[in-house]
Amino acid sequence: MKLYNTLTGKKEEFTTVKEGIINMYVCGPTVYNFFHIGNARPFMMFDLLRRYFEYRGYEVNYVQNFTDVDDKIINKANEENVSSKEIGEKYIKEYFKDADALGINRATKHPRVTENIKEIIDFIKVLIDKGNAYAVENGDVYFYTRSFKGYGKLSGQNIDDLEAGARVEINTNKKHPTDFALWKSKKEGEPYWDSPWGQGRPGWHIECSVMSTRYLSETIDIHAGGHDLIFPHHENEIAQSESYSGKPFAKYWLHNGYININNEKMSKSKGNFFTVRDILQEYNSEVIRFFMIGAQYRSPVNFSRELIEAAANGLERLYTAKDNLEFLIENNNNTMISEDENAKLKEMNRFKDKFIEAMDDDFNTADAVAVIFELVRFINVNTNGESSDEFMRPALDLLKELTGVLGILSEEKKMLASDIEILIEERQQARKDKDFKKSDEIRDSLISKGIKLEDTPQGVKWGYIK
RNA sequence: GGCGGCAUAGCCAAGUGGUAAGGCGCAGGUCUGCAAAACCUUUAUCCACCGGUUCAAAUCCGGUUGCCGCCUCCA
Repeated sequence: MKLYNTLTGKKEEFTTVKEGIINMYVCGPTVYNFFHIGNARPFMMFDLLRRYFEYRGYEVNYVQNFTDVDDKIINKANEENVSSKEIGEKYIKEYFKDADALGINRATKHPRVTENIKEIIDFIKVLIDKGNAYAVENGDVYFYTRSFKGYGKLSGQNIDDLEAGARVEINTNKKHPTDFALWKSKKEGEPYWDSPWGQGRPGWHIECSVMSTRYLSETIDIHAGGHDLIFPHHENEIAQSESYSGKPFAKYWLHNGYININNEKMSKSKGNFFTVRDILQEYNSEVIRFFMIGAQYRSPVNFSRELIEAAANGLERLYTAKDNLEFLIENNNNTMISEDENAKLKEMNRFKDKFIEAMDDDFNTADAVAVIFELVRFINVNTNGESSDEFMRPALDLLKELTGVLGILSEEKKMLASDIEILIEERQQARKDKDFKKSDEIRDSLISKGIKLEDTPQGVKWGYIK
């Protein structure tokens, strides 16, 4: 398997630190609001990558944190006149509600900053002892970026250029403009904890270094997150962690592209965002998933109603193929597999090979989806009322297997209500009697109830209108 | 100013040296009582532009243009 590694700027052959085990850390949300579709991309795509690893037989330890101490949370808490703790608790619950609805699996561990204060303080102590960090008079502690000679290796930034281009006002407490806070001294109206440097709270970057080390290991296999986290967040994590342990922090750095609105980054600060909560009011979660996997995770994608509609139509084609095949199997009475079918069955294996080849190439879900469409055409062309059970069942299994890896086509048909079954029978009688006016009326009335009918050589097939 | 990314049909999107996958949409056809679904056919002589390397380039090199992102909280 090959993965594009931001650290080297190349697609690299993927190898794990420990045989068969993958330690993977994904930067999670700051919990002060509902998350938007752009935030959802890394959560969904990296969860999918995890599932694919599992499909390929790896054991995956997957950690995704919650940042529950932060300026934005504090502001929100002050606005609403509640504690930051309450805000954090609330939006962690809301996160799970949306993530569950999107079919994103729970991580192995979802640690919170507030559960790691002691560990953070201990980590900072080590950095100070090693000369990589320093405390200043007011109780702030900064990381000394000059002390880490690899600083800039992830983002390709040069520390001197950064200094020259620094847009922030020079903080006179800091030795160097790129130095960043590990610990922030207490301010009025903010949550705080006791520390050797006085009361205060952790800075943003330190949490991921600490939790990654605590819940996974000093050198992890994969660290992932949005493209915008490369600098400074991930650069700073590397500086902290590698100074701390003297070992490489993460072997592979994966960054997803943005979801844009009219080619511009969707972001909370710009206000051009759609929350997952709102989109789910209108579209099925698998439609959103299908939209996401339609592009390779690193490429930027636009989000719009037209594109979601197109995704919904494409997904519909896959569901129809599955429904049709299940219908044929249910109404099948041919158990003898033919010679031709035997040959076709062998031919069918190539779809699985192609699927894996696509996914192994830097997790190319767009190509993998194309393979599924090819499989669907193959199934549509090669199955009919004469097909045997022994041919159709493996075909259905393969379709379910591949779509299952991507988390789509998981919805099963429900049973029909008996009054509707009666209507369908009445319509069949009307058709026999050539009373097409009546049969069309019944069909129309069912459509208004969200049920569509198809007349096939094997009898009437029904389905829900998306 | 520093660093980085992108540009493929009406739309979305694969494709990193061998002559343009797949999907949505559109049109025509087969099937059907009519539909629906499915299938068949059609939809890029060409991959932003210019130049170069090569027997051969969307793919490599140089340049130009346009768009986007990071350098400040941000997936």
